[in-house]
Amino acid sequence: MKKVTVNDLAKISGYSQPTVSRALNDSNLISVEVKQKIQELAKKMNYRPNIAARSLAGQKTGIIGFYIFQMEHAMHPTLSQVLQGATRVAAEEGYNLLLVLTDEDTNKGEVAARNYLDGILIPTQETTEEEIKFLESQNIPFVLLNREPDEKRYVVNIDYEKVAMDITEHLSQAGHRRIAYLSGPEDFWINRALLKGYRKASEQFLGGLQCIRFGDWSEEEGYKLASELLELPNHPTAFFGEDFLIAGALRAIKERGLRVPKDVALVGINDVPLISSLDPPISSMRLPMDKLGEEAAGLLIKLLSGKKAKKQVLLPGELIIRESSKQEFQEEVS
Amino acid sequence: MKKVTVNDLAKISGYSQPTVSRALNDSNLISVEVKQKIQELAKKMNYRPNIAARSLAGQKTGIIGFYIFQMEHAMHPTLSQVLQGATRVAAEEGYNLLLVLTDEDTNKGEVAARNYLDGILIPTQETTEEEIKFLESQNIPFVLLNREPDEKRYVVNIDYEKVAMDITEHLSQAGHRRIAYLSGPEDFWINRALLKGYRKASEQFLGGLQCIRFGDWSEEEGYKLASELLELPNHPTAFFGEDFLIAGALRAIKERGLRVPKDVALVGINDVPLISSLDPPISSMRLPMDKLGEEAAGLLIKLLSGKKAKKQVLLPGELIIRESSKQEFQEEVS
DNA sequence: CTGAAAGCGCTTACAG
DNA sequence: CTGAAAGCGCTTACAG
Repeated sequence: MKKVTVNDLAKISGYSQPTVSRALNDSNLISVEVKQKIQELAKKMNYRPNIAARSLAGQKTGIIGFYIFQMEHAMHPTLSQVLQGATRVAAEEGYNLLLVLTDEDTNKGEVAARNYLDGILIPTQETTEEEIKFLESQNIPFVLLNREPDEKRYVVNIDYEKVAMDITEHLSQAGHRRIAYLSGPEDFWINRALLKGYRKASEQFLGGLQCIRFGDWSEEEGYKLASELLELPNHPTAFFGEDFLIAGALRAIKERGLRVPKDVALVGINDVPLISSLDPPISSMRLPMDKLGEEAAGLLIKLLSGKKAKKQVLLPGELIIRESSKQEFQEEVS
Repeated sequence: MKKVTVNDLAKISGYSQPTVSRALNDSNLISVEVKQKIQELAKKMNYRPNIAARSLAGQKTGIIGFYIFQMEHAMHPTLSQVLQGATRVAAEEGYNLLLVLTDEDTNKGEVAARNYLDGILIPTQETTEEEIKFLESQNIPFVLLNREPDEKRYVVNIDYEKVAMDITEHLSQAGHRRIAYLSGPEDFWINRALLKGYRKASEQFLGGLQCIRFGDWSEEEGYKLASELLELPNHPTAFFGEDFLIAGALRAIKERGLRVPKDVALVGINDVPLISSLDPPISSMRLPMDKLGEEAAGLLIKLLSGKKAKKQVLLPGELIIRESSKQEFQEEVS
């Protein structure tokens, strides 16, 4: 089963190679009838363009790069949702996603050129400004995900600031005055945005009181941070942060014989699987990660087609309230 | 910043294009000194091969397809680990992974040809025999993951049969006689393998007693299935199955006022995040999904390089014993 | 061991 | 609107 080429199509249709090429690319430098005829023939003969050739000849490859930072640990469950959403939209538009593993040593721009990507999705927090500048200098279109908003760039974000505000408000309305925020590393925009929202809401609802601890995203870290905080004389009566951290906090709380939500309330972020199966079920902010991927891919593809597009996109989360923060909180006077 | 080409290298070094090409490709049809000289020059000039050109001329793209079945729900957490492992090994060997979204309507072989994949990784249970036959007819190398072993094909599997046997043995040794298995859909090889192991172990340790329920993989389903079983006069005293199913079973058990592990023991499969944070922490079989991806990618790349490789690979799981199955079980006589 | 020649499949100026 | 020509950067027979 020999591969069908443009040349074959040309011979059979009786038109020249350029004409066939134009028909295939839906050019408007060709009459509608001829275009249709050739397209039908291509379909009938099961023609598939050779991406390498097309790319060499100076065109598009139909391949979008998806940067993945090389991590020791497994991909965050969240990333695979982004990937899923992006892949779906890309597939609809005739694009495919190429996974590009990167690490500190890799100049991603080089990688990009080398792999003939039409455009790039950058969901990794670790990509440095320098690398992004490189992509810009190479004129490779890219879209940033969950990164510092920037008027000059395309960036699609979850509205983390509002996420933190909503959670803080929710907890303060339940009667909590001392709400602790367990944060991931501050050098990620996500966490800076959450922090900002938490600060704002604290000003508004708690008179500025704040209690923040930084760590990574592990259950162990959550356990450690919460344990420390619970030792304080006037320890927080509510914690929020990423789900895994909060799962750790739950363990610390139970270990001390405190009850959730009666003594301490808990709210997670991400609504990962099983967070609702903990005892008690943990309230959590559900984030539209698949939507994030869809929006980003859609935006990038718009750019690739030369269309105008909104530069900044902001997606809202949705607070799922469960046992861990349901109850009206009443400070016990001891 | 003009790209350096083989031609540039040829002009500067004074050698011909083919000679440069040979040096770059580490051919042995070239003297060692010349090779070295050219390689140094290439490095100095920061030469990067144009993959498109190389692919056009040499028929290879360096791209491996990774099939993903289009699902409504998010990717199983497990899949992203496979992906992670495969991507890592591929990157090491100079390959990249292209995500190929497939659904019932897509002829995957066509997709493959269309994207000029050097080879394909097939981790989806849904890919039909017909489609695989198509790939074979096209001479596209592929590796199957977690599929029915087949002497004639390359397949890398977790040893699910042993997984189920080990769990059953573990529970029976703890004193359980009525062990229920909550299974996913039987048309997946994974589940047939688990079933087989469960049956074997039941013969061996329980005198053939068996209790099986089929469902999907959701928490709700686990809750439903376990609830039904718990209504039986002599209900099972132990359940095992995929983590989410078991999380649901836990809920059903608690709802009836039964205690884990005193009244009912629980063992999950996959050891997903947070399964150890349930109350009580759930024993689970940890499966080397990243390793699965690594092995599969490594195997495929071997094939692509024309090397011989073992056709069947079997990877063991590791049982992580936690509270939910730790205790010696004693049937209470009521 | 080295080089001249051809070609991979496609697109894009350039004429008409 | 259509076609003849050139070329993208590389590799691979084919000679020597």
